[in-house]
Amino acid sequence: MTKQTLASTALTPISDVDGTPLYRQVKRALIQLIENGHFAPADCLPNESVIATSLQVSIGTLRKAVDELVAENVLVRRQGKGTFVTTHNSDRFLFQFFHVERRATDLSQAHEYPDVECVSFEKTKASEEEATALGLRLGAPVYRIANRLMLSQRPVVLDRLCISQAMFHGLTQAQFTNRTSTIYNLFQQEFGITVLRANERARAVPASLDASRILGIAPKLPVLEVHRTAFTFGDKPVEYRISTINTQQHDYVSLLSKRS
Amino acid sequence: MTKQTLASTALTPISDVDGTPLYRQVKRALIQLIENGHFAPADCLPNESVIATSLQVSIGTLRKAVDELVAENVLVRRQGKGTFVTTHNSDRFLFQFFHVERRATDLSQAHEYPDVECVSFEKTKASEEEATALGLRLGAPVYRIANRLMLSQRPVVLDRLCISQAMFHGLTQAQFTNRTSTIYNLFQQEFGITVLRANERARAVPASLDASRILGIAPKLPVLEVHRTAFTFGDKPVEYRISTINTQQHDYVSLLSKRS
DNA sequence: CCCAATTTGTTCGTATGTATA
DNA sequence: TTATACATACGAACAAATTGG
Repeated sequence: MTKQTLASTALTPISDVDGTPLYRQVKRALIQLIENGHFAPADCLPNESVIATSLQVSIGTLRKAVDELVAENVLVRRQGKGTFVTTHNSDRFLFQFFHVERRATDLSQAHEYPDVECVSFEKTKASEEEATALGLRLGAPVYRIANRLMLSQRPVVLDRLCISQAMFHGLTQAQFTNRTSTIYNLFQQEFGITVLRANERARAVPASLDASRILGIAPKLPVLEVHRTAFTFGDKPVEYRISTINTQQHDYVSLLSKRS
Repeated sequence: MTKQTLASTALTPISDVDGTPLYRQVKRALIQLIENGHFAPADCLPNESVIATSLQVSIGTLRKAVDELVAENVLVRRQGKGTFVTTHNSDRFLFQFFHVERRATDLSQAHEYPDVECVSFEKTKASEEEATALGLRLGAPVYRIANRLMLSQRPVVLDRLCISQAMFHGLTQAQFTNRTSTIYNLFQQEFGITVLRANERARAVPASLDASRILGIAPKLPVLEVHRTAFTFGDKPVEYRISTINTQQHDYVSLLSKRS
């Protein structure tokens, strides 16, 4: 098992300055360690008592900090094993954000995996809309990538995503085409960028000529358009994505569920 | 302030039987007390040490149970005041589920309040779709109610909702028309039914003749259709609602945010 | 198969801080 | 100011899951 030795970490005592609760300062410290690469995705953290004594806080305070990080999908706890930095190669994350599901009256095929096909890949300059979403200046260098997602051998979603060239320096179409896992896993594995949350806005629009051709549907057919901005630590925008979805046989499902 | 006296409650010691954690048994006990009406919405619970000693658990265990209930929107804590059963008349809840927002490039009018207008109100029998969603038998007696929501004086959303007559016995159109707060607040105030979570599925469709007339748009214009099932305690379905949204100037926003 | 070591999960209790009325 | 209630912080002991011998 991958264990983090205390020597290799930078677990120094918290310098309690301001009036913020101690457990939040601990949380910040842990986030810093992940951002700085002291802990990488999939790493196992030192055990709780080690971290607590290193940071010179009680174990209860440490646990409260870790509780919040678990709730925010930054860490994962496994009893008997340890506490790990979240990776995005799990099933869960593929469906965490938007989530296209077949309107299945028949079989309970809950999670169908899409086959992805890269339609286009270009280096270009950020449009007004893209620059605003990503917090870049107009015309900043970006990648603009289009993917087609197939469900049950039929095209259902067209993803057009935009990411900063500065943040994803050296990205190639081959990396995109040959990747074995999700896009966000690629971001994490190859660029150390962890997507933690996203904002989404959806609307119904008539399919553009372009989209209708790629999705194999009639032009002007009503399709769902989802605009997503994905964020990493510190609410820094990472990706702006427009998904065009053929909802004739599929639904866009939001996960407000929170089942008790 | 409304304070709950210990005498009026049914806080008896937890009977620890199975192997489930104590704090979850405490949570169940608290939910039971709310479901049974021992604590009503907006009530202030006895203070933590009173509950803890009554249930014969430590204060830490009680707090862990309450933590989860707060996370699930069942309780609200207010430092210095007390712990309260959630009410659904707050701003928050009006926008908790789906959430139509203006595509505002200009003003930051975050939350616009809709003016609601009851379009139709009828007692009828559940369709196949409605019966399935609500867990009723086909043809069970239901209310079918249509509302039109105006934003900035213009019709934007058509809500068609279906609820069981058995669950909402004696509901009148007047109650619906004259209510001062949200529909879920009405459910809670008049029928003691608290909506805790909802599932939603969205798709793009051409506007029906009916919908286009009510929303004042061209027939077959792409509109967003959101199918929602709302649940109360014990995952019991309460309401099935189809919202038809004119997304020419508004977006459907989902709240996966969880900002740190 | 069982045992022992390790790690998180649960439960307990106490003391002090902070917000509210 | 005072009393009350929740919020934070501490620490100890045991339970449960996991792993490796």
